[in-house]
Amino acid sequence: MQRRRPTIIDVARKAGVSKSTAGRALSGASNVTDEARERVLEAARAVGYERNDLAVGMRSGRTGLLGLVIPDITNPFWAEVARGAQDRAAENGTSLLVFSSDWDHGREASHLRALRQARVDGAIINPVADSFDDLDRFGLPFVLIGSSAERFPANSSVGSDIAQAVRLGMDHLVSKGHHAPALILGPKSRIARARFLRTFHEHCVERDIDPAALPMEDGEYTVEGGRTAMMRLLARDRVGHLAVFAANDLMALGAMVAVREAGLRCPEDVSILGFDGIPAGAFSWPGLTTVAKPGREIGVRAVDCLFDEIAGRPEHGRVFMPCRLIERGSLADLSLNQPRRAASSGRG
Amino acid sequence: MQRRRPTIIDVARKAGVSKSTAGRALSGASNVTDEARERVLEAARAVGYERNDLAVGMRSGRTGLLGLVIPDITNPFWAEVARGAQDRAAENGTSLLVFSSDWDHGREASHLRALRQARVDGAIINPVADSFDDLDRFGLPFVLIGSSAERFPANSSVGSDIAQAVRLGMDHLVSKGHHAPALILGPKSRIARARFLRTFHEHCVERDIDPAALPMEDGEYTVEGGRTAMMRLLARDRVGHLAVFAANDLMALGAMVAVREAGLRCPEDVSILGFDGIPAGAFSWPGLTTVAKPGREIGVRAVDCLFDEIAGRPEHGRVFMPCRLIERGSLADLSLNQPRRAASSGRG
DNA sequence: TGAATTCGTGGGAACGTTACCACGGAGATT
DNA sequence: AATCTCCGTGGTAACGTTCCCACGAATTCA
Repeated sequence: MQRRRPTIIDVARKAGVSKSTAGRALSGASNVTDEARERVLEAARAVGYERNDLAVGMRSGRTGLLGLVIPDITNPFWAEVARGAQDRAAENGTSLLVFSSDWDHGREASHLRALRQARVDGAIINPVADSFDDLDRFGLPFVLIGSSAERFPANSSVGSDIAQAVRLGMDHLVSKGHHAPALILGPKSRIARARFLRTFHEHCVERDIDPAALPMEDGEYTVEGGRTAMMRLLARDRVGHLAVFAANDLMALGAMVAVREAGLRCPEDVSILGFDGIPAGAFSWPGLTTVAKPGREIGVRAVDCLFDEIAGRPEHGRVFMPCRLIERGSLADLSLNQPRRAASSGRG
Repeated sequence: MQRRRPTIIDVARKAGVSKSTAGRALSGASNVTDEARERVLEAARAVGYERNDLAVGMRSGRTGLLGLVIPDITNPFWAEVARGAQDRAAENGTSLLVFSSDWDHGREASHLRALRQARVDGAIINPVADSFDDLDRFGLPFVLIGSSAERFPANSSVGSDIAQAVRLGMDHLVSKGHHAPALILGPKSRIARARFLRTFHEHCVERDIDPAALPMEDGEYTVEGGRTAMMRLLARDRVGHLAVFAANDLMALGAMVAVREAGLRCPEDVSILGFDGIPAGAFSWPGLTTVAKPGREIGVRAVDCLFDEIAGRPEHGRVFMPCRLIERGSLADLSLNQPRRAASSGRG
């Protein structure tokens, strides 16, 4: 039923040339007569030839496959990254093997092994914290995404420009009259948290704000994590309007839920600033004002870097993509009022 | 620098057996002495052997690769499907090549070609409408996801049970006192729309509702599509509370935005029921009541079906996964009041 | 005009694995 | 005791492509 698929030999026979010439013509090499090339291409079309990537990979060592190992494709930010990477890969005739590690060491290790066995040309990886020994032994070209790049100075990495992002967020908070925002951060173990916090402190110092005096709560990078963190924040003593800078949009949305559950209103009583730029932030009420990471662009650039890495070209080093502020309405504008309590500023 | 990767021959030499025996031991064949197998496995561990999937695929015809072609990995529903598929694939030692077609014929065709060239064992596909000729010529085992299955009676397909989903939605609407809901549907060209509408009509007939009398608007399956459709609905003449059944959560969220922009309230003035179950629906205000498709399970089952299809086992035919209702608060409960106008029922 | 160079072409090897066949020895059957 | 069967093993071919080398013809150079 399923007839044997035509090979390059079938094409060569039909075109009346050797398989070497056929191969050269099909791979676009230069040293072939125009006439011969034309005949080969015509023959290939006639028999319905399609190159066997396995055989190519076998012989040439290039499979045209790239690996992508991210925490969870279900997270909108990572989906954007995957999308950007996939599009760029497709432009260059390569395909993407996608894996979700779920922040699990074992799973990540087994994904990396699968990538090696598939003989991918390289991989884009957001590693699970502390599992760097697996990466040390990876043995293939790779590009990192995210904050763990510091651990691999010899490798390219692409991430968002956290410093610029925090500046953007702080500037916006200050311009709206919020001079002492509280923080909702991720788990202590994560490198991203340390990075965010460090940059935040620097910006505080620049603005003569004492970071030690600011309220701060931890939580998982989830809606529930943000919700409980916000509950703890609300339970603290405070006066007047509360502004919160969350390290992640999901946490920000969870915080918004907590505000509502506490019988308070956002942004009238509590202002919330997120970080990521996930689409869901546009549908919350009020819309979530957030610092958006360019997920798709990160994916695109990561693939570019990976190609360079594979080709052995001078490494890009660390690439930081600029973030942008999306203003939607979860921040009250206190700059017009006395610094006592916000009125109904509503949608920004 | 990069030493040659050890092959099965290196393992065989180290273990003092032929490569045939080594191959049998490593692939878990039965006809090998326990002692020989032990020696081979030990040798493999010692030299750090990792099977070359390319060579395996070359010789055996099995690559351990599956393709997944969906409209857009960025859409949360499809991300769930991809996640389920990827997890199940990994359980069986296979990897997933992921492609987004963006509802574009050309892109889909080129993705299908890439899958053939990669010699994937099979593919899971949600085809772009009307591009069935590409699928006819695909030439590899595949399983369909979604509504276009009717066009391929010979192939397995996995989808959500639209009939059950619409029943669920209608039952809920009726139980809350909404006996004549308006509809927001997708573009006319889509098969999914026809399917939804047909089932909806059947349920109307069962309940002595005249479907022709119900307001109905079209739009793209996006937030903006839902928003404009809702604006058109609101512009129509109507009396009392308006209930809307949207064919897609993004449209439902867009409709919610339109309601707010019109100065009306949800659910007090307008009730909205969605369809998909995307996470963003949990963060809107009010939370979106919706009929949730089991995206992840669909992905899992699709992989199972695909394995059967590849193995040539009796086909599953069409698999319909049950949906479930998620009640969040975008529907007013009119059943307690007179059927005139809703009071403030708030969160259901 | 003879030698050197270039160019297009073809043949063979190689990539790493599994499928297939043949062989020898041990145990079972007649 | 002779034959048959089964099992473990090893050697070889094959999968489809690209790489390498060699060959002849055409072209260029001295």
